[in-house]
Amino acid sequence: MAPLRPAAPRVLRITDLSYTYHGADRRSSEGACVASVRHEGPAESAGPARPTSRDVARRAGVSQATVSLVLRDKWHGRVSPGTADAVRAAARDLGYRPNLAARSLRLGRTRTALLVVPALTNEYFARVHTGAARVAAEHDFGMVLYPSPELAAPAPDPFDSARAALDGVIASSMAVEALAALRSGGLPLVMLDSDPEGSEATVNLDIADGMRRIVEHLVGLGHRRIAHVTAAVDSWTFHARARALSDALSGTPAALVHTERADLTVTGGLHAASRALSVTPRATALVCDDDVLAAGACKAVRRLGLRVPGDVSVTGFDDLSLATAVEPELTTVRLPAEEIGATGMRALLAVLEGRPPDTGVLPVSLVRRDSTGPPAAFTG
Amino acid sequence: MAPLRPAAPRVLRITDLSYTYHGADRRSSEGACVASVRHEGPAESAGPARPTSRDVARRAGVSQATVSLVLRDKWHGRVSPGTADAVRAAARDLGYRPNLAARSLRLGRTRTALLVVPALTNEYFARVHTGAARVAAEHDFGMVLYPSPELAAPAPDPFDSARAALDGVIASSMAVEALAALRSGGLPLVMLDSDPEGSEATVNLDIADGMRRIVEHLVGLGHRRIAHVTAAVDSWTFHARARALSDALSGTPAALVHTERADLTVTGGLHAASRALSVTPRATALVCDDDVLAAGACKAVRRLGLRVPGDVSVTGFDDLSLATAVEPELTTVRLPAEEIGATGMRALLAVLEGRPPDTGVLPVSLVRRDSTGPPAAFTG
DNA sequence: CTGAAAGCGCTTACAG
DNA sequence: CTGAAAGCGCTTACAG
Repeated sequence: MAPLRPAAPRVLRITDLSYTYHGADRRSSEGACVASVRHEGPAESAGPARPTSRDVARRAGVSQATVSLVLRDKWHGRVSPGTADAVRAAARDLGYRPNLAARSLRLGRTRTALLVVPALTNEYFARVHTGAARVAAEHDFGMVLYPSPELAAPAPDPFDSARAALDGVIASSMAVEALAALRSGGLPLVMLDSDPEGSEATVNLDIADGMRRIVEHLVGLGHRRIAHVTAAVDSWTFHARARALSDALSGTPAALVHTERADLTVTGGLHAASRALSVTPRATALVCDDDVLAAGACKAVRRLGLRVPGDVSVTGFDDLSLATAVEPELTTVRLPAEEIGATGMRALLAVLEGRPPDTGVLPVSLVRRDSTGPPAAFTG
Repeated sequence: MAPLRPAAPRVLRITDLSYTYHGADRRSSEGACVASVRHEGPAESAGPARPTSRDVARRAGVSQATVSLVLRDKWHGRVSPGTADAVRAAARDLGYRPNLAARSLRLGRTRTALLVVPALTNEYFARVHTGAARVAAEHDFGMVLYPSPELAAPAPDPFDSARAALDGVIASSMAVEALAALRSGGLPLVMLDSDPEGSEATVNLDIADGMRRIVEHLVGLGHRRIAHVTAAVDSWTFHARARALSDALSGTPAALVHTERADLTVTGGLHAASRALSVTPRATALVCDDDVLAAGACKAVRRLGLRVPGDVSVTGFDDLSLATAVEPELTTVRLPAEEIGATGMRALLAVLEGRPPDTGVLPVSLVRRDSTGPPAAFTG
């Protein structure tokens, strides 16, 4: 690890640190010391303790219950408008924020959902998060993210790690072995892009249709020998891609001539594609499980002195921004990532309200770009 | 929005839904109904209520306080080993998990930190998260992520959105206007890659040194006319990059001949680089604020019928996986993303414990690849 | 229209 | 070695 160049340490203001301390031995300080200081004068605003609804009540001259009623907007017909205004003014003056731990404890729910994704390094999951968080916000829900460090790692425990109190969980594209840990949480669970047999509520992408469209496209261009670069990741979505590809090829004049597993990185794609292209007779098209693998595959083609798509066509999956960052731009399957996140959050809300979740399969589309073309020998 | 193809809705098991209900009117059900059922027999295991420490105590035949002592591992010398074993067995049998909201309320802290990042779409932040979460886990801290939806959006309120109770906040590369919202939370705050004047505790990257190395490299290759493709993002790190570039160029034979602002996307980089290259006399090297911009810049060069690096050299910043996904692979500055995350979390832990945080500046390094070379006309 | 009280589930001094 | 009790800050029936 590189050495740290020290900079002059900064002194923290006591107000910044105070939050830390007031919990440690709150019992003594709160009851005996701080509370009394607070009553004695200006220490109130400079004091270390975070204001509670009691403080707001005291300042507004009302009971603590009235503060709660007003701030939760349940005061109409129960508290006079003048009193309500006084409470809001006091809360504003003190910078009051309700203690969410206390609220959660009282209510038994938190209006917070956890999104579990295999890794943050993929733009796809960032988009899933965006869609889910948008719907969550529309329903006054918070959204917390747990990146399960490694798909291959021993089953993680998101309920220990993301310590937030949670109402429910959305998990996307998890490894098979991670599912048990998720289920053990006992929370309502919605799975995205996962085995529909394995879970109560699932929102999926039409992976099979995506592969079918790729095959149609390649076969239509004249390709007859196709190799598959699969992601060496043990999750349903990649198993589904492999199955869908071989299903889609049956009944066409084209054949799957080789399959090669790859680490889900550019380098992984490069190595796997190199191996796949060393098989003779050589495939004229490489179907890759992911845009990242496709980017690596394109590099492999060039390192062999061949061209994309002149000698070898390459297809991706996902339509990440990477697909248009490389040249040639990738022909790929666009996954509606934001939409699956949004639909997943809606399904979770339904489960939480006791309604049947609107699970289903979201359509995908083929994006034709420049990494595919007719095979060199093809005269059709 | 594309239509949803409906799938057969699945019926959820009651045990999955139960968690939802037990909070809504827990008072009546818990006190009157469920608790009594629980005592009457097998309803205990099938019952909807999540077990509490009281349930564990009842099963183990001890007081509720003893359960807490044992499970928090504070029982040595206070509880007999046999009793401790009985408590652990009972907890296991019931699948007991402590209610974190209650624990947080009681302790006044949560051992949870919030990481605020401008966007999830960037691999850099994923790596920062990885580093921070690793250190957090080593100290039995949880880590929760809040992607501030848009750098340019009205100041977000992470404390409303990430509803978890939090002990502190780490914020990376935030827009200037987002800082006020962060500070208003009143929580201990560590800033990463941010203005050291603007915050109490800051961990930074040696951005200036990175730019200096790029300039040395380019000037050494013979470049004399350099253009800068800046990210149109109002955050300290990009202001720092601009300042560092012009500082580094002064005193060299090279000049900054043009600056062009770009949206932080491949397309943004492409457009900005096109504009920059239309200025005459043309720059022989494009210094880009980010690898994503550099990828776009390379495309722009080729669209003008020029080659990288033969006619125009291009440099990036960050060393994302994108840097080696494109061809030619990018010469760029590698930022120790995981390390800044880890150092930031260590600084936050220090603040929380009242120690002076180990803030500082982390070194960066230049990675020479294939997107830079001597300028065409150079005969040095 | 307003207040006093109960209780969510936990942790920890304190008393035995 | 073990238990009874207080209290974290909040929400919501309930009584006036």
